[in-house]
Formats: sequence, structure tokens, C-alpha cells
Amino acid sequence: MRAPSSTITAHTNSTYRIAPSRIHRSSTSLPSPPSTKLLMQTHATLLRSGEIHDAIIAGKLISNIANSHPSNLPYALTFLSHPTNIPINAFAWNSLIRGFAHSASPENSISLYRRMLADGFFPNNYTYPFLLKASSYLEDRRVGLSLHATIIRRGLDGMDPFIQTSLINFHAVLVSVDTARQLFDESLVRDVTSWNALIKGYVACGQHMNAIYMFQAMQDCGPICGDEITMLSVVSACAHLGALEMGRWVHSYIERNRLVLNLNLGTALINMYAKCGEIDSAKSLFWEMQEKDVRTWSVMINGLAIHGHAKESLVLFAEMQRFGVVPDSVTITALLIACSHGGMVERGRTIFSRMRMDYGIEPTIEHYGCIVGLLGRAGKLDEALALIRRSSLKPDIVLWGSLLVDCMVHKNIGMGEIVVKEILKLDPSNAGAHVFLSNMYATSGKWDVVQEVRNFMKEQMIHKPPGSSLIEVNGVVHEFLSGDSSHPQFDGIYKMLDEICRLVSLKGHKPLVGGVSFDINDEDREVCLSQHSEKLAVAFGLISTNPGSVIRIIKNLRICRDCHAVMKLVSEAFGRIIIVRDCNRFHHFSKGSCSCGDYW
DNA sequence: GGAACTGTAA
Repeated sequence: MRAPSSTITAHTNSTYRIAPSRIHRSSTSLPSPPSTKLLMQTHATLLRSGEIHDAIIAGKLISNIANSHPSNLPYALTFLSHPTNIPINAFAWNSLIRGFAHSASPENSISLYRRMLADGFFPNNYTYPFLLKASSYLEDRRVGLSLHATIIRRGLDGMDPFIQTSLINFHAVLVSVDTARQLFDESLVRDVTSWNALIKGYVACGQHMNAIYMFQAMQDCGPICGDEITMLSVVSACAHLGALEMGRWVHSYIERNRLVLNLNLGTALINMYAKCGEIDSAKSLFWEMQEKDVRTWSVMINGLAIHGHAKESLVLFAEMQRFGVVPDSVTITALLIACSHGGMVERGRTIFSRMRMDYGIEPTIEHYGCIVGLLGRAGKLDEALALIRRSSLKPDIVLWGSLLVDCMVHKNIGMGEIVVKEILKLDPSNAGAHVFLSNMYATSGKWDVVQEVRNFMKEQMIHKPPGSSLIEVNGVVHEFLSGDSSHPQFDGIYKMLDEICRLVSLKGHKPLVGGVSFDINDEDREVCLSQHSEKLAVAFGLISTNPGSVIRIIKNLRICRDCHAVMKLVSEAFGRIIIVRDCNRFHHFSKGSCSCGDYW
């Protein structure tokens, strides 16, 4: 079990409420950047008046052009080779570097920096944040590391909060979040942006719990208060963790601190509610939002999809188009997920085959992942394999892995072997491929081959990542691993687990041991099965929450057949709604049945 | 003149 040593108490008594008066209406009231035409007119006027030869005036013009829109960058660059000797100062160089740092070709910022040095200009404390920003988008982290070395050599590290935050961000993105943390700890000045850079860094590398801890530490340190950008990261962390109580608390924090529920934050909150199983809260917030962009719609369409509301998801997509919002690649992914979980094979096929024609969106590996999942789940394995073979994209491990799971579910050993070979070509020590190989042989009773695979894995030290389930009780997130006995309430949990086994067996449940291969006899295999992480989590939920309350579990893998059957029976026997989010979708168990209709 | 900014396959 991993639980916060100290936790943010979720204010479970505060009701979930939206304050419409504080919902951000629109960004149209913001002044729009000067148009290209206007910039050109100003340029012409300054040329005529001769004021263009004033370095400060020229610098302002270059800055306005370079930062108006990325498409104006070539125009801004013409000033560097202008025949009329327009003076260029450090401010103008910085503006150009800044413009490219936020463009699709950030490497140009670095070229400009080199040119700036060659022309005898010294970068100042404004230059480095832009350069570090550009470096964080490059593949080669040596560029940013070399800049960091220059910053140290010039004695600028730890002196300027902007440089420090940029360094934290660069390290979090391209080096490691640990070095980012070190830089943060060493900073003499911390402001909300440096906290934000670090919190975002933890979210970006998947250390969501650490992101929450940092947010908590930020409050403990005072007097700095989180702003809208802090909340984006914190809400995103809650969504990943499935930490609903924490997410609700954060929502109320946003309201208490009168933060603006703007487009981005609203979208993040909708996503959080959907990913935490509260699809109705997600829906109400979605319709409350005055301004919605393609992300807001996609988040909602995806939310409905993972809850198995396929038809509603497609209806919302139609609605989105009526509102004139143009779908993007992620929207199409969400639609395919909806079809996949709703078993709408034909509709999914059509969307996939027409996406280029209908929406001008080129299929990516993610779309292939969805369609292979859709076909595989429906047992159309040959079609899925043919599709992968026909694709011009190079299939990755995720794509093959998805097909492999379906080969196992549909007991297609022949194709499973083909797929395993493909996976092992990409990653010879892939744990999943070895485990599935072993499982496939176990299913067909080839125990000598099972032993061979097992020995090989032992020799090569190949371990399958353990199943993990998270459950949040009173604002504390508890993690259970398969066969875990480290929880302080171990005794109570295992007593409850025995009780569950007794009750489900009275209902006629027979353990579905097909997915367990590493244990020789059936009894051991049943024990292994009975200690799957989601069963430990549900047992803990039953003993630590009020009778009748909803139990929410987040599982890192796909829920197994046996756990699925047991959850249905537990929901009936204990009169509980159990909501399990596995790595694919939500399962709402109630009164002995599941919202997925046993199709997942 | 500057740093931090939400959603996708398994």
C-alpha cells in the first residue's frame, strides 16, 4: 500500500455546485493581436518617417511582428537582412528568438541565438527563458544542457526567477523530474510559476501522487496560492488517479479561491469527473460551460465512450458539428472508442475508413489501436491482423499487445504465436508477450512448454508489471498490488476476502482460472486469483466505507473475467454500487450486473 | 519585452 503520509482532507460535506456567475464567458473580450495588414502599414509609416532607424522603435515593431502569429516569422526575419540598415538591439533578437520558440520550428531559436552571438550581441536574462523553452521542444537535450552550463558560467542560475522556472521546466520535460525538483529546492525565489512548472513536471512523467503532494506542499509553505494553471495540473493528476474526493475538493478550492473557471480549467474538470466515474457531473459541467472548444467536446465524447454510452457519444459528436466545431484527431479517437466499447463494429469501420475523406484527418497509430481493439474485441481477429498488415504505419507494441490480448480472450493460439513473434522482434524481453505465450500454452495444457517459457523469463529476469488497484477512502488514495499483504488493515481485508469467496461460491461462482498459468495446482491458482488487486481493493472498500456507499476502484490492467464475475456478485450480495475503471473503460456494477453488458 | 497552460490507442 502506498498512501500519502499526510493528506489533503477532502471536504466531503461540501456539496458539488457550480457557480455560473464565475464561469468564464469568452476570451473574445481580450484585445486581439495586431493584424498583419496593420503591422505592414506601421512598418511603411515608420520607413517613410525615418523613425525605423531608432533602435527602440524598430525593436518594438520587430517584436510585434514576430509575436503576432507564427506565420509572420519569415516577415520578422527580413529585418535581419534589411538593406536599409535598420538597427537591431538585444530586445529585437530576443523577440525573434521568442517567436520561434513558440513556433513549429523551435530549432530556429537556437540558430538565431548562435547568429546573435556571432554578431557580437550578448544574451541577457530575457534571452535564456526563450532559449530554454525552445530547447524543451527539441529531441536533443544537449542543447538545453549546454545552455544551462552557460547560465551557470555566467552566474545567472538561481538569480532570476524566470530563468530558474525555465530551467525547472526544461529539466522536467527533457531530463528528469528529479533534477527539476533539485533545481526547485535550490531556488532562492519561488513563485507560483516555479511551483506550476514542477507540479506539471510530475504530471507529465506520470508521478501523479507526487504532483498532489507538491500542491499540498505549496499550500503548507504559504503564502503562495495556486492559480488556474496550478489547478490544470492538479485536476489532471486527480483524473489520472481517479481520485474523485480529491478532485471534488480541488473543484471547491477553485470556487473558494475565486479562480476563473476558464475554458481550459473547465475542460480539465469535465475530464476529471468523467475519468473519476462521475459522468453525470461531467455532463452538467459540460453544458454549463459557455465556451467550448474541440478539446471540451472531445473530452465529453470520450467520457461518454469510456462509460459505455456509445450512442450518446455519437449524438454529442453530431451536436458538436452542428455547433460548427471542427473535429480533430483526438475527437475521432474518442468516437472509435465509443464504437469499440459499444460493440458498434460497422459504425466504427465506417468512421475509420472515411475519416480522411470526411474530416481530412490522417489515421494515426492511435486510430489503428482503436480499430484493432474494436475488431479484436468483437472476435474479428483476422480482419484486425489484415488491417495492421495493410497499414503504412509501423505497428508498435501497444497495437500488437492489444491484438494479443484478444487472441488470448478468443483462444486463437495460432495468431497469438504470430503476434508474439512480432512483439518480440520489437522488444525481445517484453514481459506481456512471454506471459501470454505461457498462458496460451497453459490453456491448451502444454505444461512442459509453459515451464520452458517460465524458466526463460527467470533466466532473463523478465517480470510482468503487477496488477495494481487504487481506492480512495476519506481523501487518502490506497494502492493494492496483486497478492499484497502490506496494508495496515491486512487482517480485516483478508477476512473480508474470505467472506466474499464464501458468498460468491454460495451463489454458484466457480473461479475462472483460465488466465493464471504460473501455479501448478488448481487450488494455488484459485488463491492467486482471489488475491487480484481489485479484489483486495473491494474488500478494503467494504470494510472501510459506510454500508450502501459507492466503491470506486482504479485498475491499471484490464479487469479479468473472474474479478468481473465476482464484482457483479459482490454488488448484489452487499447492496453496493461498485465502479471499476480498468485501463480501457468503466464498469458500473450494480445488483448483480455490469454496465458493460459483459462485453469488454 | 519574459517563465508555468487542459483532451487521444493498450
